[in-house]
Amino acid sequence: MAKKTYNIGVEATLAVISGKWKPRILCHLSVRPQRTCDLRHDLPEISQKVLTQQLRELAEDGIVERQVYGDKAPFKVVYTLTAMGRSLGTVLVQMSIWGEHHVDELREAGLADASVQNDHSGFENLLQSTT
Amino acid sequence: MAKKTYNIGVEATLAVISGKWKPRILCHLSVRPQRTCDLRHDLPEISQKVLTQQLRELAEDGIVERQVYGDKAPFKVVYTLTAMGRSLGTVLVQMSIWGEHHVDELREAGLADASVQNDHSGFENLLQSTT
DNA sequence: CCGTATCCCAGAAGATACTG
DNA sequence: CAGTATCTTCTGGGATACGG
Repeated sequence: MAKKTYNIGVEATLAVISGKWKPRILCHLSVRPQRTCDLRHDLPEISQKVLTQQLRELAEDGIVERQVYGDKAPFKVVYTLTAMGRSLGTVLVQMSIWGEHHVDELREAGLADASVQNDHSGFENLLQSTT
Repeated sequence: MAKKTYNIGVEATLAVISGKWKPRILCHLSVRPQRTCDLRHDLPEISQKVLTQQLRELAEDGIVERQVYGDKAPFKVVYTLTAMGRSLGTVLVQMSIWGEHHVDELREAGLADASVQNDHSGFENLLQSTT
């Protein structure tokens, strides 16, 4: 029962998606549900602890659902985007587009040396189901 | 010349707009250019230091422009959204809408006790000029 | 009026080791 | 396979005081 107060809507959205690994986690989940080990494979540099943390937070915010299969030792845990999570599609696509554009502008203007690596704006998968 | 690498576009956007006060600063600037003291008046709880910090970062990212009037002691400093800053309109409006909706959902579901206070989704001012 | 310089703290995130 | 428990590190932001 988090007692959070946000001044404007943007802050609430930021609270949900900002986290060092959350955008990339959401990107992978937007393709299909993923097991913990799948996510670790996609994000080799994340530690177990932080991965679990970020997923827990997303679950608390109602963005992902956690399902456990198996009753003993080797478990199988699958994370799936909820309807609320999928509804982030529009936002994430807009943010992807703007981000890529902005990075280009900065570089062209010589103001920075930033770049966007393997940008699969794969969030577009989410746009179908929203209607 | 920040040497930044982002994995996906969303991360670049987040880097620009996430900051404790940035969404609210952008909201005020979306109405009209503002002096430093105007912003301090609108955001009474921010300290001088942090206000300057956030504005500097926005300026480095090409989101706002800083203009100084006066050559001695009592200066007048005005911050204005650049074209790049105004181009955030779509993103910010989408984030506002989603954020307000999400907070409502959480409360209705009894999952949290969050709220959005004085939400002027005032970012809509930015949507005209984008074309 | 506007900004900088210090010092300080809380929270986010990393490393590592251990359990069911 | 997944997750928890510690301990450490680092960064964003706050408080305060000073300077052009």
